[in-house]
Amino acid sequence: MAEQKPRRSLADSRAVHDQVYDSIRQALITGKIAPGVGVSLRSLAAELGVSPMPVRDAVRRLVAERALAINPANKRLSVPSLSAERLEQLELARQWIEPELAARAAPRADEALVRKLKAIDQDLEEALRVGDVDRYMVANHAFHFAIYERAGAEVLLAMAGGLWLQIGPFMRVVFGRVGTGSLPADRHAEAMDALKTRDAEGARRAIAADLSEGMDKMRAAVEAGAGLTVAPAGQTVITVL
Amino acid sequence: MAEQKPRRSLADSRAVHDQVYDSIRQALITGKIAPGVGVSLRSLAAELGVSPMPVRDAVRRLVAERALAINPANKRLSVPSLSAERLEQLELARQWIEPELAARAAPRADEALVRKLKAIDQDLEEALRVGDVDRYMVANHAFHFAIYERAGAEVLLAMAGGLWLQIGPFMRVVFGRVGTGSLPADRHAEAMDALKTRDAEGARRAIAADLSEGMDKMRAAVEAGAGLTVAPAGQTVITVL
DNA sequence: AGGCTTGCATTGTGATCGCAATTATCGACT
DNA sequence: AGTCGATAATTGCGATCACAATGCAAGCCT
Repeated sequence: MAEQKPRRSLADSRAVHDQVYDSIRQALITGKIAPGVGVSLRSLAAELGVSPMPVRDAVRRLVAERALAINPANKRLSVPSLSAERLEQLELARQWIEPELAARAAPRADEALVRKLKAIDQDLEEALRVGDVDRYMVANHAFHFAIYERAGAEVLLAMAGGLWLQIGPFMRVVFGRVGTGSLPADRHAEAMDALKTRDAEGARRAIAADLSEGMDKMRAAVEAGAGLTVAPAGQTVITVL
Repeated sequence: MAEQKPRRSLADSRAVHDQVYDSIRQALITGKIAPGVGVSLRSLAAELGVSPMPVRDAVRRLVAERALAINPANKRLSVPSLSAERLEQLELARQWIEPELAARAAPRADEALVRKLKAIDQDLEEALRVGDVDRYMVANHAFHFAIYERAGAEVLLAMAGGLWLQIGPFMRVVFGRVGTGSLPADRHAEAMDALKTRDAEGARRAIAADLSEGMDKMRAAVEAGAGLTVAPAGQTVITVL
């Protein structure tokens, strides 16, 4: 404790609640917060070293994006569990929106984007070799959204972001169990080739295939009974803000 | 003023921020808040007779759902304007998700649902005759979502709700200009027929056609230059909470 | 000794206060 | 009289306090 309180003088960078939001969001996407575990505003606030207020704001956003769920009786919030129905709908939505974004990004791709993707993909492969699931999750997210952002479709991009936010925790759990050996990375090469040649339909197919492979694994895991409240002694471990 | 403050004793019905959310949401869907006009937390709070705090919470949700926008420089919030790009993406998303929901609802339709739809549709026709745009907006929303809720697809339903929230203000503006004479209601009969016979593809087509007609009007209006900041002396006029 | 109740700690929610920044309004100066 | 600058008001953000409700656990009673 005994954190210095510099009165947060200048309205410098970004609002605190935004930083808190990003922290929790990143923790969810990379699966640092396990599904099913309950979190409290004050505990999160204490962990991040801020007052409960900006945490409240961030949590409101995340609840609105369905990345966090709030028990209507308890009012206590937790990471929602992923039922088979939810997974089916999320897969359907992803299969529609993400290939569409890739197809829209293809004509707008350039050398810099491909280089950036190449770098991310190499980091991803490295993570796979080492077996670093966290790093794989981050890199995979970065790869997909580096493409999607290029589509210049703000509304669709936001929808895709919301979908990732909802399945993120489970991707982590599933991939953490399956092991990093069988994770899909091969389709990324196809996607990069398609982008390089500005082949919209090729990019669409590559992303669709990439999604299918990943979601197949998740569906298998959920059907195997991983749907409910995994992660026993889940320490929250939010990244430091 | 001099509002009584009964200390909000019992944790009775729902939280205040939820009621505030519904008020603003309803105002947006029915177009009571015009796009482009700036609103402030404290003014909204004063109008609703609550403290700025629950309004903040409600606004956070709405911003997360992109029903409200917040100027990154000013930090001042307003109803986002609808650009041609935004409209195109919203239309695409609606055209994908809403027929899908209708198709899923069809096999689960029953007599009670059809009766309910019939009642809503009669109210809608009545509103058309009288020329009550507000009432038409409410009835139209009720009609569509009475169907969509039947699909039992929570994730997709939430996405559809978010989309309506984003175009709501503009539907109101556009339909308010076009007049209620040429509003699409005929497709509703097709939809009800399809639901009555549990014809999934028929329901899908009917909703798709209904959307097309409505969106055509909006696109025409936006291209005609209604995209930016309509409603001059827009009084906010939130429904009473 | 077991089931139930009472007490305390924790939680979410709302209100109020303080602060920095932006906006609006009005006065002064050329 | 028109434009610029300074003061006052408003705004969003964050912190702290207050309160009702819930969760948890120890203690009591039979």
